[in-house]
Amino acid sequence: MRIVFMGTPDFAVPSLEALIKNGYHVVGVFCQPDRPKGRGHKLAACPVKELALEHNIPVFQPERIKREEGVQMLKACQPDLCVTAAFGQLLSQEILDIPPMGTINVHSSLLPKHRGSAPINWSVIMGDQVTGVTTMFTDKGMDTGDILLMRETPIGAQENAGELSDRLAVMGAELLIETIRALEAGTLERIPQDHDAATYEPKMDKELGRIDWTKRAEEIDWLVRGTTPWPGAFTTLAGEEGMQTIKVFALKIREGAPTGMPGEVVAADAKQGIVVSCADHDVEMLTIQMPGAKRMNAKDYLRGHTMDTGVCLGKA
RNA sequence: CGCGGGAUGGAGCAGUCUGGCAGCUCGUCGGGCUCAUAACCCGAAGGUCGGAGGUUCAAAUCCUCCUCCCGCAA
Repeated sequence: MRIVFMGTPDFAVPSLEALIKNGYHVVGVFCQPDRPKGRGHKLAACPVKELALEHNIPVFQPERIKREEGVQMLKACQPDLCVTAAFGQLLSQEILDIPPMGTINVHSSLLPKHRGSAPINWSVIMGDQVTGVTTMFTDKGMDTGDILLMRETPIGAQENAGELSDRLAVMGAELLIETIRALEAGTLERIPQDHDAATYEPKMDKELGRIDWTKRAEEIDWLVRGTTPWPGAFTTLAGEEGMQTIKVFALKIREGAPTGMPGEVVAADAKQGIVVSCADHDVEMLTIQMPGAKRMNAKDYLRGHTMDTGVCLGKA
């Protein structure tokens, strides 16, 4: 069976690895074109491309797979089956019609919940207790195809989106292999999605990480964990040298009622850490990052810096 | 060549402009005080100042190159 794999970021890597390790014949890998990335705007290969090159699998990076160029590339691979995992491009019906066995997608949520490109982030941000991975036959819509297999996992109380993504990527890879085996055995059932129960959320955006201190501590914690490590949660601090952005990577909710106004810094010293009030509790910022500095414990930051108490975060 | 900040005992920083004893807040170890303590007092250990070269009587500090980290932007 000739398989073409389509995926781009870290999440897709275990799936491609699993196909290779289980002896499936991956005849081609499609991923997003190299983009100028990072400091210096150097062109960087995505994780999937790097893995494919290690295994001498041909890599295709069409700007738009839907265009003639991409269609020709895929046809030339003569795939029996296509597998996608966080590819980053929508597939057209013309593309979907190429592999005779169809196109299977690994999606990192329990469909039909959290359709869209950032299901892992959103499941944490919305405070879900349980999430999981789903394999499905891809159709023309956005994560609307028939469900094949599904596996659940609880979201840890301290777990952030990055950690959850790593776990789901491995689970997704295992589920993908199960799905293909069932497909080969002819035991696979297609379960249409309940479209009325579907939810869809947009892709991650930097502004989404802005902390609203008038919200409840729990909601703020979800936001912090759901946006870590990217795009990251942040708040702002008005200082003499203008507005500083403080990125927040981990919070601890304190017992009891808030001791200040929402956003107010009620304590900032090396003993207590940086403590901020929100709607229903005080929260301690455990891990922060100031502009130009590296990520560090808030208490460590305060050994070499000072922060005034009484100031209000997030205010212009 | 996108713009910018940074690297100094274990942690976080000051010192660099204007070259001249390695400093601060902590941590660690030892001792003391205390009913007790994450509190307080006394003492100690711990540094190739990111790397290489250069200038100088003298370099963390000035010049050149290199490595690594981070913010913006993507």
